[in-house]
Amino acid sequence: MSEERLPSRSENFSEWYNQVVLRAELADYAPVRGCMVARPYGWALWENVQAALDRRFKATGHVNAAFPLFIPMSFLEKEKEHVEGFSPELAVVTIGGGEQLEEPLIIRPTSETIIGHMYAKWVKSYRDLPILINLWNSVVRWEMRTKLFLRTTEFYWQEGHTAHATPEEAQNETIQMLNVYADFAEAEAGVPVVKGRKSDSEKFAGALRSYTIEAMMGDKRALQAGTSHNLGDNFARAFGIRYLDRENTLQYCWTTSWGLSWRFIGAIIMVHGDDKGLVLPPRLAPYQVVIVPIYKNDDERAKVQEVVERVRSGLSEFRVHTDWRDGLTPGFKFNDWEMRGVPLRLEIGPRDVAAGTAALARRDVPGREGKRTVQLDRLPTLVGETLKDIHRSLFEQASEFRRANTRQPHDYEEFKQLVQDGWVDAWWCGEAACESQIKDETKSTTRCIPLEQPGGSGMCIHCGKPATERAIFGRSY
RNA sequence: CGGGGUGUAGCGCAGCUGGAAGCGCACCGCGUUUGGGACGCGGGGGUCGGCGGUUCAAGUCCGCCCACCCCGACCA
Repeated sequence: MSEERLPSRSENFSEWYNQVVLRAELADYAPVRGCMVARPYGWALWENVQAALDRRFKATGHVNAAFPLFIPMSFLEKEKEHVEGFSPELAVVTIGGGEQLEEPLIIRPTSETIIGHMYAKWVKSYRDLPILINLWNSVVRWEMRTKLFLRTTEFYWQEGHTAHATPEEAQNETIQMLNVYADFAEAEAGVPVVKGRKSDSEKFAGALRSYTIEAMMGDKRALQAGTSHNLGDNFARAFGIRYLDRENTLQYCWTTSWGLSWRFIGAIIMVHGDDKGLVLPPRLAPYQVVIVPIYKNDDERAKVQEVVERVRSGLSEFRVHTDWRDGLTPGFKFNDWEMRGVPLRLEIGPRDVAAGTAALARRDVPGREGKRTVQLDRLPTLVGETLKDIHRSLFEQASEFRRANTRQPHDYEEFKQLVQDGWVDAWWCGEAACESQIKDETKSTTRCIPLEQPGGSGMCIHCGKPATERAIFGRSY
């Protein structure tokens, strides 16, 4: 609960973020380095993220399964780039049941290797393909610097793992799931994203190609909000995932993996939140409507309660919560629910009981400005319409913010300046050395090479070499 | 891992030159309140991060260790 004002987003964005997470009771620091507890309100939000994604996974033919938390160390070592990428951040178990283990077990930082082992066992024939499995689990990566939701030592996510007969199928799957993520982000969370390909230095350890959805946060930094990887035949060769094709020839499979973590909750907070706290997108909000009853005595309370119950039953298709907490003033509750980002608030007191009305306040228009008096019988349709309108408005605001802060510099001098405070969209040669120089000089990196390209060609913004693609550059989380 | 900072009640902090552990908020009880962050009275709550040292006496001085936070190099 909040007793003081939040730091404003403009004065200290990072501290504003931490305070919103804590005060909205989404999460709290755990007594383990870099780890956090997802509190019920935060977990409810994650469950809604899960449900929205899971629906889409099922609709595209995927099924869920569970794989072990532990992975033999030797598995990781089978794919060269993979082990190089992950070994600095592994948690390793060396003792079990009081005995030194013969082979250390790592706690999964991701499951490609153990998936590879099992798929090799399961796939014999082209008839076994494709395999389309998704895992809802948590993984551990020993990060240097952590931040609630955005980068925690253990994090919850989903990881999809598929195996296909042809490289074309694998590529189609990779793009299909990127599209699923983008659709989820925009249609459910109201978070506009750019779909793009990662540069070689930013791609997943062991992948042929990585794709990402990138979102702009309220401080104009970029957040990788979901990734989809075409793993080529790298893991199939490392683990021997092979099948007999129709001509009875042994072939390697082509695999993909794709993941989205609770980091996405961080994106929701940083894209929509304001100086009063969290602003949740209606389709994912744990509570879409909160009712604050107002009364001075038992008699009033009884009358108000009767109306509240009637209103509730009329709103049964929405997620509604009534705040009956005793000993708190309505004013306190208004601020409290604004902190927690509930899209719509209904205030029902004696005056409303007499007049057959309620006060309806929308969160995306904070304070008294977003409040109006409405007739009770209009509520069911009005609530539905207003929630839709809030979603549309949040998405539009975020899109406009991103548009206004994505610039196209004419030369590298301008680039260096612009990239400090927003995204830059520029021709880029695609070479790693060039990218790394830009990073050293500006602290910004290529976020992605957008799938949507204008066509034509130009000169690399940094080195001046011929370039056929434009890239998004920015500072990132 | 480098730089900086902080560890005293659940949270935020004060505690001077070493001499009986405090304040605000939160929490509990009672009463008055309640349409934008209420108030009064009463109450509970502490291995002062840990270990060692100096001293008649350590929250305070010294040493070592640990944890966490912030800023940089890796990442979803």
